[in-house]
Amino acid sequence: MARPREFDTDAALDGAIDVFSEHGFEGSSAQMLVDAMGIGRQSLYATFGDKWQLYCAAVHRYGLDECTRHVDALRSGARGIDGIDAMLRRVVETADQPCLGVGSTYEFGASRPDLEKIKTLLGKSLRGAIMARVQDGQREGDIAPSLDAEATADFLIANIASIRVAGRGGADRAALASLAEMALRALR
Amino acid sequence: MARPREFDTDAALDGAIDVFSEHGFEGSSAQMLVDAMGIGRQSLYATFGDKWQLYCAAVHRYGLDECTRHVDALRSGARGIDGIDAMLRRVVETADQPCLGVGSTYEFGASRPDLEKIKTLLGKSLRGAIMARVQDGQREGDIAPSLDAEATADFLIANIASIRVAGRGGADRAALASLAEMALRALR
DNA sequence: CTCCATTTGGAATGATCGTTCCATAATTGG
DNA sequence: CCAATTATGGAACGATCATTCCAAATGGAG
Repeated sequence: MARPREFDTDAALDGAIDVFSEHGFEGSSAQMLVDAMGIGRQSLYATFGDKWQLYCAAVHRYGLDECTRHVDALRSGARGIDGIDAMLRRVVETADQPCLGVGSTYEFGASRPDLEKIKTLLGKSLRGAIMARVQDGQREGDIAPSLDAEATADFLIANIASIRVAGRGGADRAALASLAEMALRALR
Repeated sequence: MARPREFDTDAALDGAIDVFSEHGFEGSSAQMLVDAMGIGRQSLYATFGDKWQLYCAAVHRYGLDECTRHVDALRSGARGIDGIDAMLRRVVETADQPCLGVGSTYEFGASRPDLEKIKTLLGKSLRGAIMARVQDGQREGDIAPSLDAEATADFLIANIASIRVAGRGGADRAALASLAEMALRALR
């Protein structure tokens, strides 16, 4: 076997995630993508197929990473409510970066089966992790026992999206922190 | 004066709003626009200038209309909390239609001065109307007096966006209604 | 050093983009 | 009926799109 240095597929995907997050699928050209990915055009098509498959790969990987970070934050707190608070705080701190999840959801709605498959898969996993912490919080007396854990998890996921939309619109960190605080209020 | 039947500018804008809402700016072609607007290509450029100006006009008019509907709903309830509830209920009922406000925010962030001008203008007006009802609710004992009215208004606006993102992602009406109910919970 | 798998980017392709030109159709006041 | 005005849509333009072809460069294995 002999070949030149193989490019880093993961690093390339990171570049694609940046471009797609900032400009959406339709707003990202192949040239913008190869520039940000640091690979040649030929490698892009050989490795990922076409622009749409690259987009799906980027959404998939972004979703996996983001899900991991949410879950890590959730588990970082001793009490359930602390984990949830940590998760929201991290979202506030990173809300200046556009979210490919929200972006792809709003650009394509529920019209692309490729994306739906990715999102239902990751959505289930994140919702489950949040639900577990909500139930912890209920057991620990920090969250109202009358709340339905699944509905509460969905509310928190929706408020993560809302913080990111607000951040994308230019809201400053104090305003975003206030949104997170108000969302937490609904759990008590 | 002699001319063929002049086309309905407002109806044409409605068509443009539909297309831009569903496909975004980059995803909407001039052909899709003239088809949905029911006018000729030449009329589009003569009346609106170019695609970007048409987009701004669509965002502006959509924002004005949407703001009016929010405020009407806000005023429809006797108590402040009833108005806020009515506003959220209307959002839930219409969340199957994509929102051009959220769409333009997420497609362009805060990078387009044209859009920023429209959004700060309409945002201020809507926030003011919501704040007034929040203060009503506080006076009437339905909303916690400790809450900052402006932060509460921002929270409600953010949750309107979150309901629409969830709706765009395919959530059913019951799930959306649950999001609205949880948002209201944060006010008590 | 040689070979060969692999990456690369310029050039080409055909499609579509936004936009403009222009000839035609339509409508109404005179 | 005529004239004036406006809307229309096909054709054309140059730019850019996604994608493919291909020749040149790369660098480790033998």
